[in-house]
Amino acid sequence: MLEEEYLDIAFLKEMGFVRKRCPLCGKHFWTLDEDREICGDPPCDSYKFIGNPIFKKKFSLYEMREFYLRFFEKRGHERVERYPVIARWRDDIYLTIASIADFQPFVTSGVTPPPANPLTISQPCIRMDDLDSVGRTGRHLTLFEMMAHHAFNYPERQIYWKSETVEYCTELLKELGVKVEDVVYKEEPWAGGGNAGPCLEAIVGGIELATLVFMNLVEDPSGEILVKGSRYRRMENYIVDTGYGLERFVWASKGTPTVYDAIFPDVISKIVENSSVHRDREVERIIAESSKMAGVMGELDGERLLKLRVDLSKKIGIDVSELESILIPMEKVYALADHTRAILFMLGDGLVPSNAGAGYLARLMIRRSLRLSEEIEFELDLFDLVELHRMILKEFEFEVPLETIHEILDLERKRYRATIQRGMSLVERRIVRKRKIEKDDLIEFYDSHGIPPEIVVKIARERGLDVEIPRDFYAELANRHIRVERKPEEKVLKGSYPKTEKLYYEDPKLFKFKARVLGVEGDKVVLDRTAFYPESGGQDCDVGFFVVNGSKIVVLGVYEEDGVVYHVIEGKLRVGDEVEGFVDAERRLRHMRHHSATHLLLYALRSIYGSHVWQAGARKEFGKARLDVTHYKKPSDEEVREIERFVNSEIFANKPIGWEWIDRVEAERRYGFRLYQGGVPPGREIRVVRVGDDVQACGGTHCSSTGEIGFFKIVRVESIQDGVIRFEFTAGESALDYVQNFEKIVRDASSILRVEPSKLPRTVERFFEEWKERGKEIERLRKELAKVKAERLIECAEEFDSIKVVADVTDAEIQEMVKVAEELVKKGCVGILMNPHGKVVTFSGTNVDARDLMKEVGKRIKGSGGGRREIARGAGQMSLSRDELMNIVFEFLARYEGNRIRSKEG
RNA sequence: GGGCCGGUAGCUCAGCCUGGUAGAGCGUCGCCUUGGCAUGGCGAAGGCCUGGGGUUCAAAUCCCCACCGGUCCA
Repeated sequence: MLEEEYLDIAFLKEMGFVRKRCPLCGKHFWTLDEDREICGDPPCDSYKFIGNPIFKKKFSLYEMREFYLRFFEKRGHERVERYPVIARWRDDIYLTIASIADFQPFVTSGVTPPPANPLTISQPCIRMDDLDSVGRTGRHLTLFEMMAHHAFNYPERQIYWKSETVEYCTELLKELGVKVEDVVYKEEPWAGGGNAGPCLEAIVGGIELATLVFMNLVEDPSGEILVKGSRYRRMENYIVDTGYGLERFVWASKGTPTVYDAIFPDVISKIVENSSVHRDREVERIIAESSKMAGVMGELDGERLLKLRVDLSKKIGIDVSELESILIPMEKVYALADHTRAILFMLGDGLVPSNAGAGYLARLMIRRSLRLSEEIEFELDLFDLVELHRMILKEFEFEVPLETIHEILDLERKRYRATIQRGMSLVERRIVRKRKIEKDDLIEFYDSHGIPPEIVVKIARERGLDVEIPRDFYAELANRHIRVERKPEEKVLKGSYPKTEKLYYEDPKLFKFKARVLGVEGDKVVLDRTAFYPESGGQDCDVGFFVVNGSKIVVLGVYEEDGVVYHVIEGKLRVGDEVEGFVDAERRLRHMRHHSATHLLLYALRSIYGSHVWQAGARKEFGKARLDVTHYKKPSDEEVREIERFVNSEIFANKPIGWEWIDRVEAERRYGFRLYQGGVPPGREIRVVRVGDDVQACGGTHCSSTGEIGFFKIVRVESIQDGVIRFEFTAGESALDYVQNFEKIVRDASSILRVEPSKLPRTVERFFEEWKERGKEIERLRKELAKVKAERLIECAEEFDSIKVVADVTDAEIQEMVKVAEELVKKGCVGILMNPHGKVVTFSGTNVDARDLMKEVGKRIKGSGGGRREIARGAGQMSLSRDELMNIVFEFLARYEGNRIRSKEG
């Protein structure tokens, strides 16, 4: 279906490119070289450029990037600044994985115009998918820059399409000194992120330098075009989505053994110099060979890695284990250099490490790096490398300063150490108890306790246990994390309606309005316009009532779906009815105060702590509100007071609150992505709310000045997960309610104790101590009492075959009876104690089992019980007299005739 | 967002599977040994067994819920 898409590319025809079919992989490709038979793309061909650069000069990262961007600027493209590596404008991915990710979903779907058209950008991207290949293949990086030029074409306005794109690419390569005959364009359908389209890969010297995607399809289960197993249909707009790997370009220009040597040689040297890794010319030669061989392989999973090692050892003529002892340390050096660069971007762009969510990705990178450092005995801190990367990439701007990154890395190192420490003692205990470590143990240690299997094996070997890491360890692990499909949300409204006019946007203090009923679905009503605020942005919905023809209809809740607001009502309305709406003003005003206060709180936190603080969730209710933010440590009590002072001083300053609709491109240019604390709204224009000095894209209702918030009080601060702090707070009358309620609690408590509130803590502490003391005293007395009781009971004991038999009915707790029984056991007695509630204790200081005696009692009182040989407890539904109990014991003992009953009394 | 593990003395943990008396080591305190110290010996204090509900005659122990912590995966 996509096949013919490649046939109408004018540029290829004009230049005389011929379409051939690779006999090895069966794929089609275009070339000017008439003798060429194979496509040139690994695995069909191998790297030609190592030791033999394919460009006419060497480029640094900076030079190459500038060369590229200028090339496209000269050809009518506008340069666009890079986006953060954390994709905060998207809810489907955490990290920016491609330049086109910057423009999904709203630009690619046509809802929002692009920031420029056509544009060029060099976008740092992070891909964690093939983390295991990083360092090993010589070409994989977790962070790389995708240089790109994009053109967004619409039915009414075409910028350019396939032919121009291929022409640009060819020209660029030509300017870099590549002969056109050496360029191969391979056909390879592309799909990703809900879109698809034909694609040409530009291959030179055996390496894929660029991917030219012509995105013109969108995923649709009922579509007719099948790409890589999913169904697609044509889009109205069509997009040129290219990707040129900056690091690969630099590598190709230098021809070094690996891409790492090309892009951060200083970092590699620094690691090698401060670690136990050995590097010389011979090592470099082997790495170059490994890199070439890895070039023809895809990702290096277990099997393929083994094959690579075996093949390489044959070629070089040393055995595999020796080869590995040379290669593996250098691979770790490369990986560490790569990871610390990714860490710089992650933390620099404001990601806070966490045990859940996006932050986990940062922690994962940091922990891997710490582990690598240990393995190669790297003597410096990760931060030293991050700092070095920062110097190399000086042209970049980061939101978060190096000092904060330093602090975060220190904290993370401490946490990691603690985990490993905890883990090691756990492993040691397991070894002591089980004397072996199995696959399940290894998986549990890693999955539940974060201890890598390598460390477990090391400890086990030190203890003389031989443990192997099973080959399928990570596969097994993956099996235990079976993914759950997210089910699509169901639509509530069946009919289709025009978007509701939202009166609260323009006047948040409009509480009375007239409107017409457009639709009624059960208890849900759609109007043409409304002042009722639907539940959104974490703000609870309004309530109130409608008046229609003089009768009142209660509005219980208000919600929104695709721009259509619907009201849940108690009563009946008909389409066409004219209604008058009345919003519960007190409730709304509370929401508004809480909402404006939320903005101020976030502003305070970003001012005090820095730009790594991002909103991670928010909720505004009638009585309280809460804001979750990313931050790496829990604020101290003093810090919380400082935050309260900050917010309240913003309130006392009575700064204006206002909003305007701004073109989104303009808004982003002016304020940056910090606008999108609460998520990214769709549309060409966005509503920008200014609360004092804070600016955010927000659709909520606000006060008209900060003074209206009145008073702000933090109620609770907790860490809901590592790296995310939750602030619960109140504002305005809710804050007053809170303070008054608090005061009442203190007053009530102190009046019970009859002390002043200020004496409360000391008094409570004293009471608690005394209470515990009394408990102990009672315990002592009970013991004493039990002894006395036991003695008294022995005095009136009866004898069976010289064994003392005791029975008693007494109003005592079961614990007390047990204590007495303990004493009687010591004296070699047998018997039963019972209280009027049917609780029973049987005991035996002989070789007779008290539990058997309990069974006899149980039969008589419809009860049951059990315990130890000496003492059993139980209960039944009736109470017996002392004589009856005595009879039970005698009858019971009588059945033992033949077996001698011996007293155990010493 | 989901899975898994854990919460018992000041600290590190055992006990939980298989319900019936709450334990060890370290630390603290006291006494003994010593010229003094390190140490060694004897002894003591120290527990809402995270909270709530359920099952049971009986729950640290079994079940459910909540809270807190850890960890892996997205």
